Amino acid sequence: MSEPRWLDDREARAWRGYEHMRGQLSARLEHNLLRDAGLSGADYAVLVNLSEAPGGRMRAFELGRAMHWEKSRLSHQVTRMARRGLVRREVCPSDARGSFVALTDEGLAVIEAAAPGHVEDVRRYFIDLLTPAQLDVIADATAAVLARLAEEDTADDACAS
Amino acid sequence: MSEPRWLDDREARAWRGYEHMRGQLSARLEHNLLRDAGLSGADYAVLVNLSEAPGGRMRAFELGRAMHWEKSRLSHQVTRMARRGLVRREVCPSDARGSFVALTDEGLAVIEAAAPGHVEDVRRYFIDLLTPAQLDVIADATAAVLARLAEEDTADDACAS
DNA sequence: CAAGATTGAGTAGTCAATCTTC
DNA sequence: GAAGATTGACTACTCAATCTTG
Repeated sequence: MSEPRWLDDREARAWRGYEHMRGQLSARLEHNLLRDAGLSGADYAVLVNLSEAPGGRMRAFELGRAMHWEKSRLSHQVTRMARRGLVRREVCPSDARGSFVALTDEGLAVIEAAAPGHVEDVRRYFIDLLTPAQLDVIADATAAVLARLAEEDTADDACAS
Repeated sequence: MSEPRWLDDREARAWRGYEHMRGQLSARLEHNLLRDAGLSGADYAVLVNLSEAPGGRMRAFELGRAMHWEKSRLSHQVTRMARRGLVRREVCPSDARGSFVALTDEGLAVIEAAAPGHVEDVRRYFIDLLTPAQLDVIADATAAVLARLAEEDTADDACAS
């Protein structure tokens, strides 16, 4: 066993800053979203995905894959949102195991009302504070991290088979 | 009401990348932490803060402030961790309203066992994928966002008074 | 048996109400 | 009344078990 390499000053500044921001920023955005539109961040993500899909409907597993959610999380979430009238479950004609999740008229109205305010918040607390160069670095960095995470997922799948 | 400015390509790439990474990365780190050390991310944060404090003990409100947690969240968390023997509540002699949270011997052993593996994960999925220049940009960017969030907190306080 | 999906149990976080002490 | 802290109710996420269809 080799000694673990602890983080040096530069690394710690980036990591602690990121961890700190992550908690604070999402708390603020979710709080505002709930206060202004009655939606959780999870509600918002589902509605955005559905509203961008053709016909306002997606296969449940596609929706889950798009958000990288566990299937049980999606199922619970859809149950709660259906109870509130934001989405509707529909049967899948081509595969009887599957199901569709569809945006209702009310769900569409809610996301259209919520989106402008949320985007303003994203600008206010993130985008407008950063230069174009910083935005590009962040995009590249997140892509690198996501690529590593994706690699390991496929590696795990390979081991399991 | 002016038209909301939606995000352009560069902005959307950074924001969606960040949001995507946020969910994936914390899920992976928390999953590994729980699997390898039996700790949630919240457990880990509490233990790290206590272990860095003189005497392994902090006033509850200081601990909450350090992590930017709501006081009720900290209280619930300490209750759960005390039940598991990781921390101990202690009375505060100088202010009878307050309380201390102290690391137990077991809590110290657990965090010392967990930290090396967690740091390795942080390197594996984040630090080692980024250049020093990228780390500096991220540190600056997170600092700018946190500064804006802090501004608004103090502004809210001013309004309330 | 694998894929798509649901359910229930257990754990975590938020909000509002409350309690005690300053 | 405000500060420090706790509690209970409610909502949300995870994991394991289950069910049905391919």
